[in-house]
Amino acid sequence: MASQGFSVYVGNAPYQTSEDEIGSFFSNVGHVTNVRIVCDRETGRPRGFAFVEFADEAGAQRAVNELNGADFNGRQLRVNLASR
DNA sequence: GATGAGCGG
Repeated sequence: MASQGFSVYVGNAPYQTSEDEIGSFFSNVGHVTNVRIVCDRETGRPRGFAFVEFADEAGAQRAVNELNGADFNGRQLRVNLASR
């Protein structure tokens, strides 16, 4: 089961991080097609996590295997397969 | 001018 797409959940990221920074960081393990930082719709504040979309599933899983727990801007990055 | 949950429209 688990028909998860090529989206990867990125958590524990610094609030001052931009999509370009994340895209460049995840582009090292695969081809990033889109990067989306999740913000609260009601308050407009960043929730502290983002989503990275890959062109291939291999890149997504590679990101989880390589960038999960990696040090990003002084914070340990959390990478996992997205549920959506 | 400020936050820490963790899955977005």
